[in-house]
Amino acid sequence: MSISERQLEERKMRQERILAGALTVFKDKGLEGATMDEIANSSGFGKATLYYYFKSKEEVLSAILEDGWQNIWESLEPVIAEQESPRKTFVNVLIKIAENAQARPGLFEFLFNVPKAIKLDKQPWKDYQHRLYAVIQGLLEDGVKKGEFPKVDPQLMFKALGGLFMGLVFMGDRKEPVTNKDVENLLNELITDPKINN
Amino acid sequence: MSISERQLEERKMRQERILAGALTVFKDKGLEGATMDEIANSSGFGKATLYYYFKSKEEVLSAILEDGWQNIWESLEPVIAEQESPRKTFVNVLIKIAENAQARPGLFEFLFNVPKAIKLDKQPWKDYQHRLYAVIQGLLEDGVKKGEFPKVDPQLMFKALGGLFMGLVFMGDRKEPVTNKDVENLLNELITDPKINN
DNA sequence: TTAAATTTCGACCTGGGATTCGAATAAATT
DNA sequence: AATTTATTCGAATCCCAGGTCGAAATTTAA
Repeated sequence: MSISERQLEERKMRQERILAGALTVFKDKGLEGATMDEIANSSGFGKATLYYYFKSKEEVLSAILEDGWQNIWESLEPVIAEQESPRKTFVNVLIKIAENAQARPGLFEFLFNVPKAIKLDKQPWKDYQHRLYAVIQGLLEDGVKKGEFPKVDPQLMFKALGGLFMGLVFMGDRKEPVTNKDVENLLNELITDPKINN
Repeated sequence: MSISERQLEERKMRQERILAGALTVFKDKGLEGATMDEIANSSGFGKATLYYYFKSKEEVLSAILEDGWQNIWESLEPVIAEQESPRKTFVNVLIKIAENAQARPGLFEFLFNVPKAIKLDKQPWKDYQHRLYAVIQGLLEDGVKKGEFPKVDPQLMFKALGGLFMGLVFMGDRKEPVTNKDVENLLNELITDPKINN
């Protein structure tokens, strides 16, 4: 007989513990500043044990990223599924992301920014990233078509709003996270809805 | 007699050559992925020579950043100096930055993003950065006061527009850089000017 | 032309951190 | 209880990339 269900679960929990510890160290010391010893300490295992669960330091990093993106995506799917107007859905997506960001502070900044700084061999999470971007892109296009957004090249709009949102969630030193209301207000005040603003 | 003027200039040129090579490698391989050997090759010197001109790898990085920020700042000063309306000045500042970004592709993304990823001992360029942010912050505050921007918490606005601009210039895979007209249009269409819009 | 100063660089050196080893402990299976 | 399997970890290895050395080449100064 092979490993039991419970064993598998426990294994996964240990892996998650390691990833949590690793994230802390990565955020604190930077990707290369972080040593496996520190990660070991911070997650409560011996260094060699890390290698029982992960093949390498890089694989630890990869696991954090893939895990994180998968979570984002899964939390987003229902929001995307419900059939609202593009603009409404767009706002909801942003709000949902903001929620995620609040729930696990620091993780999302990490997810969005880190990959740029480093070359990994395999980057399966990029798939989620692309999927997310494609959805947003699509919402913007539809929204512009339906006159819910100003008539701007959606490609440009995407870059602008993408940046805007990133700034909203990640920039500056504000301690308190951006609230859902913030996102909603800002978007409604800033990017006027042509329909409403006749 | 000590070193001649010409010698000093040549020295500086060599330093710049090294910095240019280093930037290439940094962008390509990441901060830690980049080795001094590669930088040496890419700039056409022997490794040891790098250490004749710079004390350490970190100092090379620092030099790139300080140099870059100083250039941005100096190109910005005249724009800031001329007394236009806050909104106008704001747009001009963005456009000027976009110009810079086009002139030396990749450098500016580097300047804005890299520092987050790493801890340096001395970061004199942060002074320029803060100054720039302070100016923008001020423009937004004045602009909101004068009714040239929607009435939104300037702090929030700052984050949003800061992000927006970053997104505009850096996000996505678009090959062609954002043009000045892009910036102007987008801003005018997106962030409605309350004065005009009624 | 000679001496001094500047610049260049290949060949080490070295420290630190990733990875591996092998043995010990704990848990599951018979 | 004995045996097999899963888990843990300290210590040892190994490798790489930053940094140094000292000698050579080149340029400037006399």
